[in-house]
Amino acid sequence: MEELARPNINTTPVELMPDFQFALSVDCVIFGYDEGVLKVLLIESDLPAYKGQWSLLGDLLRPDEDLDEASYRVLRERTGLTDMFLEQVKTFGAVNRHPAGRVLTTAYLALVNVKDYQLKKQENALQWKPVSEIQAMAFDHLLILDTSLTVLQRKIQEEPIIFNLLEKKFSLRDLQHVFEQILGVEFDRRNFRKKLFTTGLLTDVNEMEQQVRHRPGRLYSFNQKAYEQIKRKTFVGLQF
Amino acid sequence: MEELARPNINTTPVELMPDFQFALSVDCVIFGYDEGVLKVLLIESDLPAYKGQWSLLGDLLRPDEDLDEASYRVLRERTGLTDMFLEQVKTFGAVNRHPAGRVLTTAYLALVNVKDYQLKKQENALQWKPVSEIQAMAFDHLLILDTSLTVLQRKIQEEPIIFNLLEKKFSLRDLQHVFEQILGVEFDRRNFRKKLFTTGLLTDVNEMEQQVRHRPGRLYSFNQKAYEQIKRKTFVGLQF
DNA sequence: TGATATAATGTACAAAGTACACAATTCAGC
DNA sequence: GCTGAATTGTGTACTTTGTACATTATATCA
Repeated sequence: MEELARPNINTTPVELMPDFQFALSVDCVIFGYDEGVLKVLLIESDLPAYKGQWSLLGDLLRPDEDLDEASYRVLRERTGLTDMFLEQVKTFGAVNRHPAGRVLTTAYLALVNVKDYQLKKQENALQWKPVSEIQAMAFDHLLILDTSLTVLQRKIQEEPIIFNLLEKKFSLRDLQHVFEQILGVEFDRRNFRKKLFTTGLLTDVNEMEQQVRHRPGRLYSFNQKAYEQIKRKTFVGLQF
Repeated sequence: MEELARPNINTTPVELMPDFQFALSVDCVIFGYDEGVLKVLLIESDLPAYKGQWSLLGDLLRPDEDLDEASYRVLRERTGLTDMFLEQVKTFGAVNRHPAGRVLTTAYLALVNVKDYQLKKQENALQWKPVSEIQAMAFDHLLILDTSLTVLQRKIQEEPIIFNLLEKKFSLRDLQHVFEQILGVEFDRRNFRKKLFTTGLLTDVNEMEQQVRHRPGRLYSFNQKAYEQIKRKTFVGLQF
C-alpha cells in the first residue's frame, strides 16, 4: 500500500486539517477475582473535575501507536503484567464525555490473576474495588464498567476465558465460585462438576488444596491444547 | 457536568494541542438478504489510492456528533432508511490503515430489508454485493467485513435479530434459508420448524405465500412482545 | 392429467440438563 | 482420640432437548 503525501501534523494550523481534531484514549477494565469477590482495578482520578472519584486505568493514544498496542501498554505500565487476557469491548463517543475536549475512548476488557499482580505491584494509588460496591465513577466510566461486565458475563459462557482469573492450579470449588460471582447465579455442585469434566478442558494435576480447614479438593489446570482442538468444530445452535 | 475552558480548536496551532490529532470515521457494514443470498451494500471508493475498489459506506465523525449518531446519519443519508437494526461492532485503529493520515474507524453492523431499501434507493454508485464473492476491498475494509460477519453469525444465534433481514411477513422456508446462508450450515426442516415454534416468537398471520410455483407456505411475523417477556429471564449456561 | 416442487406433520431414539442423598476426608477444639 | 463442622467425591432417576427420518397434501406448470 502506497502512502500519500500529507501535511506535517506538528506544524499545520488546525483549520487546515479540520477533520484531525479528535483525541483518543484507551481505558482498561481490569477484572480480578480475590477472596471470593469479583474486583476491578481502579485509580483515583487526577483531573480537577473528578477529584476524589475513581476511574479506570487509561491513557491517551499516541500518534504512532496501534489501538490494541495502547491498551497493552497501559496494562504493562500500570501493573507490570505482560501476558494477560485483553480484548476490545467498545468505543464510547458521546460528545461531552470528557471535560477537556472531544476525547473518545475505547474500552478494553482485561482478566488478570490477582496473585500474579500483587507480586509486581508498585503504584499505591491503585486499588482493587469489589465490582458490586461501585456506585459512582469519574467520566462515563461507570457506564463503561457496566458494559464491560455484561460482555464478561456473556463471554465466560461462550469461551473458557474464566481461567485467566484463577491461578494455574485451582479447585473446582474456586472455579464454580468465580462463575457464580460473575453471573450472579448458583449452580448445583454435582452437575457443575459433571459438566466441566465432560468438556475435557480440565487436567487433573494430581495435587490437593493446602491449608483449608476441611477435606481438601483436587487441583486442576486448564487444558489449552484440548480447547484448541475443540473450538475448530464451531458450535451452531439457536438459543434465544 | 461543568465543562472546563479549553483552547479554540479552530485557530490553535497543532503543536499546542498535540493530543487532538486524530480523525475518526464510522463505517457501516450493511447486510441484506436478497434472492437467497446474503449481501452487503458497498460503494466504489472515491480515493485515488483505492480507485475502482469497493468500500463500506462511511463518513468522518463530526466534531459535535456522537459516535452512534454518525453511524445513523450515514445510514440515513446513503439509503434513506431511518429505522433499522444498527449496532457498534469494533474500532479499527492500526496506524497505517488510512492513506490520508491517522484515521481510526468504528464499524457498525446494520441489518436491513432489501425490499424496503430498493423503494428509496437514490444513489447509483451503491451496489449490493454477495458476501461470498467479495475477495478484496479498499482500506482494511475486508478485515472489517470479516469481523462483522463473524459477529453477525454469533449474534443471530443469541438474539432474534435475523428478522430484520426479512419482510414483516415471511415463510419458514425463508427464515431457515437466511440462517443457513449466514451460518453456512443446513438444518433439518422439520426440526427447524419445531424449534422455532417452541420459542413462541412467531405469530401466524393467517396468510399464505403468493406466486410461488409450488404449494404455498403459511406466513409468520416476529412477535416482539413475546420476546420482550422472554428475554428478562436471562439465559445462563456454559457452552464451550 | 402428470410432473415437479415444497408444505405440513409425528415418532423413536439419543444426548444433555436437572434434582437430589450419602459416605469420606480433613481440621479444630475439646 | 473423639466430635462437630465443613466440604469433597460420587450416581441415579427423571425431564427436557436435540436428532434422524418418511409420508401425505397442495399448488403450479406443461
